[in-house]
Amino acid sequence: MVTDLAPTLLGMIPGDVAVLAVTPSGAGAPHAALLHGVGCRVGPLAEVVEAAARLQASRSPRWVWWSAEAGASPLVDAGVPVARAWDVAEAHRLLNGGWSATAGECWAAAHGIPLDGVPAAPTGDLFEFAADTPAADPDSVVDRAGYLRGDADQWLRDPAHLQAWAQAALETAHLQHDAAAATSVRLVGTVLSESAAAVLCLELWRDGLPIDRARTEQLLAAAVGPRPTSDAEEAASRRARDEAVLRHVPGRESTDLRNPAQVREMLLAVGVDVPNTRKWVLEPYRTVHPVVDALLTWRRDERIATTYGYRWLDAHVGPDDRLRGRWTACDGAAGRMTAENGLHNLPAVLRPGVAAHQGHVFVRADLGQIEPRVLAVVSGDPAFAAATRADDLYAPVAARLGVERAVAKIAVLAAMYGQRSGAAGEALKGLEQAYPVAMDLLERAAAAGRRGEPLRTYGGRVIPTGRFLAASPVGADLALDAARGRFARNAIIQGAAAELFKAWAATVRATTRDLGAQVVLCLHDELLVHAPAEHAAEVAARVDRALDDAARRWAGGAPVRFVADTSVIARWSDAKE
DNA sequence: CGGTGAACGTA
DNA sequence: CGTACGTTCACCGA
Repeated sequence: MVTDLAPTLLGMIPGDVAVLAVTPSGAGAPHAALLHGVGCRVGPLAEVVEAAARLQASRSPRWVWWSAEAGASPLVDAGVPVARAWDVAEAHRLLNGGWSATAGECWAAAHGIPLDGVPAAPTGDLFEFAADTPAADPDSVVDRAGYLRGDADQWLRDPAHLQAWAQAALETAHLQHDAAAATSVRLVGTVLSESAAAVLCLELWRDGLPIDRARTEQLLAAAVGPRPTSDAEEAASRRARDEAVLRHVPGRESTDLRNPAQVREMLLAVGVDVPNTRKWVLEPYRTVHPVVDALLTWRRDERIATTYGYRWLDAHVGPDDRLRGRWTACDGAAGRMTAENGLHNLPAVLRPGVAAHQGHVFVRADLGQIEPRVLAVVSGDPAFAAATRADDLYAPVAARLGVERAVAKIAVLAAMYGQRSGAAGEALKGLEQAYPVAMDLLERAAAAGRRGEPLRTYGGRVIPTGRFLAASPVGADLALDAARGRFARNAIIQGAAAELFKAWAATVRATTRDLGAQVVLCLHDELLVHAPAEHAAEVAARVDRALDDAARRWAGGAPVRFVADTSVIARWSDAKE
C-alpha cells in the first residue's frame, strides 16, 4: 500500500527524513509503515524492512522512530547500517529529564499538554467504564483531549493505522526539534548523538562481547572450583567455601555468612567490633584476626560464584562465544550508558577471558583524565583549558598551585565531587584563586542542587534533582542538602563526559564499520573495538581521529585537548593499568 | 510475592 | 570512601 502524504509536516528536522513505525510486539503479524518524502509504504514487516534497507543504502536518511527499541530493532536485526536517527524517546529524556518515555508521554510533552493526563493502556478492568477520558474516534490517533489514544497497542493491530502512528512520531520529532533548537544550539546535536548511541546499544546486544570460553572456565575454576555436575556437588562446594571461614571461629560454625547481622555478631565474639561489615571497614582488621582475612577472601569468591559463575556463563554467553546484555543509552541521573549481565562490572580477574576471536584483535582506547578536561570545556575557564594541553593535566595545575601533583589531583577531584575527607582544604583555596571560572561553575551547580532546582548538562540534557526532594522544607536537613550539592557537582561533569563519550563511540562506529570492525564494549571512558587483525592499525588510527572529530564538534572549538590511550591487544587484560 | 537495604563489582 | 549503575542475598511485610 502506497499513499500520498500532504508534505506540510515535513522539513523541520533538517535533512532527508524517513520514519519507521512498527506494530507493537504481541499484536499479531508484525507490520510496519515507512514514510519518506511524500510517500508512505505499509506492509508486512519483512517487506518494509527490505525497502528501508534500500533507502538506507541509497539515501542514508535521518530515521525517526518512537524509540530505537521499537523502530530500529528490525533494521539492526537485519544488519542494516543505520547512520542517522532522531529517537523520540531519547529526545524526550534529554528535553524533560527522567526515564519514562512512552509514545503517549513523548507526544504530550512535545505538545505541551500535562503529562499526568496521559491515558493509560486499557487493562480490561470493569472499572474502566468509570474513567472520564473521552473515547477516541475509531480512526484517529489522538483522543478528544488531544492525547495519543491510550489503547494504541490494540488499535495498531490494524495495519491501516500504522501510517497515522508514523506521522504522529514525525510530528512529535519536529516539535521536539523546535523545542531543542529554542533551548540551546547544542541540544539538537545532543539528540542526534544520543539517538545514534541508542542504535549502537542495539548493535552491542546483537553482536555481543567476544569471550574465550575455555579460558573463562579456567578462571572460574581457580576462584570457585570445578564446574559442579549436580545440585549436590554445588551445595558441597558452597559448604567447603563456608568452612574455610568458619573453622576460624570454633563454636560459631552455624553463622550464616550471607547474613550481615550474624557476621557482625561473629566478629564481635572474636573481639572485632565494627559498625558494619563492609570491605573497607574490615580491611584494617585483616591482620587482627584470621577470620577477617578469610571472610574477605570468601566474599570475593562468593561474588564470582553467585554473580559471575558457571550459571552466568551459560545464561549470557551464546553458542557463538559472545557475552550479551541489554544496553541503555542514557539511564538515570548520570546520563551514562548502562549494561546488564555483568558487561559493566565484570571483575578484573575475569578479564583475561574477554578475548578477540580468530583472525581478530581488540582495539582498546580509554580517555585520559576525561573529567577535568570536560570541566575545562563546560566552564570555559581559559586557565584550566590551558592546563589540558599537557598529557598529564595535573602537572601544570600542581605547578600553578605550588603543591605536589598528588595534592593537586585530590583537590581537583574534591572540587568536582564535593569530597570532604582528606587534606584537600588548602589546595582547594588555591584552585579558587587559579581557576575561578571553573570553580564558580561547580559551586553554582552545587547551590542549584541544594535548592532542588533542575540542572542542565553542557549538551543541554535536563537533570532533575527533584527526586531527592523530601517532604521537609528546604534547608531543614543539612545532610540532605549537602548530598544534593555533591550530586549536582558530579552530575554536570559525569553527564557532560558521557555526552562526549557517546559522540566518540558513535563516530568510531560510523568510521570503522567499512573495515569490518564492531564496537563491542562501552565502559564510560573506555571503548573496545573488535576488528579484523589486518586492519588493526587503521582502526586504531581511526579511533584516535574519531576522538579529535567528536571532541571538536562537541566542544564547539573550545581550546581543550582530549587524549586517548589506544592499543591493539588480544585480551582485555593485556591493557596496561 | 514485591520492596528494601547490605554488600560489592565496574567507571 | 565523591558519584553513578547492576546483581545477588536475606529480611520484611503482605
